[in-house]
Amino acid sequence: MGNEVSKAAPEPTLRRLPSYYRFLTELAHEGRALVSCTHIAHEFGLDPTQVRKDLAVTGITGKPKVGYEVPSLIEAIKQFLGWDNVTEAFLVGAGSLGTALLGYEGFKEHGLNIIAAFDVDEGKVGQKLHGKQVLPLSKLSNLAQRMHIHLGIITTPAAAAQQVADLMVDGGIKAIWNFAPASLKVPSSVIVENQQLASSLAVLSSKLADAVRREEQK
Amino acid sequence: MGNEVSKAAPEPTLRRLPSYYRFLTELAHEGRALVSCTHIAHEFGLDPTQVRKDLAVTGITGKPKVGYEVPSLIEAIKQFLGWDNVTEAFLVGAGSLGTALLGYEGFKEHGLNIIAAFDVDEGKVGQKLHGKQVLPLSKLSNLAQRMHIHLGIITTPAAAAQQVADLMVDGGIKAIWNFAPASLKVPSSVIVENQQLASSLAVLSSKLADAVRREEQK
DNA sequence: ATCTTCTCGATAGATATTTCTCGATTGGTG
DNA sequence: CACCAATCGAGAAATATCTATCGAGAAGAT
Repeated sequence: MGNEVSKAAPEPTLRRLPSYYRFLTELAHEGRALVSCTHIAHEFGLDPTQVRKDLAVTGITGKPKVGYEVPSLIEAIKQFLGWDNVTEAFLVGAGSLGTALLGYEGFKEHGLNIIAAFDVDEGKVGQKLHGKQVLPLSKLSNLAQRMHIHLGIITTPAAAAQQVADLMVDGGIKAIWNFAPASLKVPSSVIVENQQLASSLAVLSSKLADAVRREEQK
Repeated sequence: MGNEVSKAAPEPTLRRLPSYYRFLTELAHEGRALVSCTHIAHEFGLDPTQVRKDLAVTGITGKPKVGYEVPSLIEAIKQFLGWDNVTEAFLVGAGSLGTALLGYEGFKEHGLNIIAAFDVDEGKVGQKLHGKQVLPLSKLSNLAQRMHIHLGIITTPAAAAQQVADLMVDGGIKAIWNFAPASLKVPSSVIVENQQLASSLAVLSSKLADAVRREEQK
């Protein structure tokens, strides 16, 4: 039917781009103007062709023998990931993880601005955490709607996560970044990205267990 | 040459197993004795065959028409991921993220026990965070060696991460769970699992940007 | 000026992962 | 008991992702 505006990039590529981005900003600080795929690939232990393909999704193009212009690449990635204009977000769950996220300066660099936190705990409501107001959860939907907030971050215990997600959906939130170990049920129009610590840990545990096993066999 | 003892499972499978595990423990609490792949798949929006293959890596087998025994599955996943016996870990970087991890009760369930934290900040050293001692970074290598700690967790700022990784390697640590936005250089024998917030955010940002773009087109 | 080397971009090939298809097994139903 | 529906397990097919190959262009060396 309609003509594809921009086909989605493979998810593995999306996951690698931020690392390139960080590395490129470091290079820029060091004053480097050009960089080759080979160089980037070496930094991350990847195949140069892989890196070339990843960068290609941003539309940027390099020159043989010299490579890519660092500043152009940085801009291209930024724009591709939508980090060039700020997304405002609400965070729910002002526990230790929530507080850590509220205080993380790096998000600015990624176009993310958490503008307020919400919690059910009366003791936390009214406080300021890292300069951000903690509001009562009951106000979430209403405020999200009025302020046109599109992104919600859930850092509550698992038991509360679904209820919070429901409130977010009511408030018109379009995407949820979920740190709670729970699988959220939301309408299909709502995007959910789960940040599961346990998944990462599983990969590590499994590799470590393998390594130990191999060690013992020797 | 040698006969493969247990071929490694695909990484995507490893990443899904913890979710199944959590869901299964919930089912167990509700008193369910049996579960089918179809049921699990539906919970996570996956293909039933996918789930079946994932579960197959643990060696467990189900019965037609009835499905799998919930308790056996739980045990099998636990064992497969190495969550059945405790791994002791050191954490470096007693900032807000580090503190959050120190206080996370869920790790017990995953066979992870963070036994101490380290920091360079004199103000933090000597404190107890969630019942865990904060020690000076200078003691890391020595203690890791003496206590045979195999897992290190890095929650420092990016600038300090490489230096900490080096100390961990010196201390004989075999696996590093890295939360700092930095790519660590370690000997190939050392396992590194990067928990990059930015990667997850990139996937989300990109999907959200797409959704907004599609919205605007309508 | 020509050669060499590095690197890009495109295409093809290889590998990994997901999805589909099929026959077999089990439990329930008429 | 014969049939039906649900489910498993195994293998085939489809898709996605990664790696290798090749020709061409650009910079520097001889």
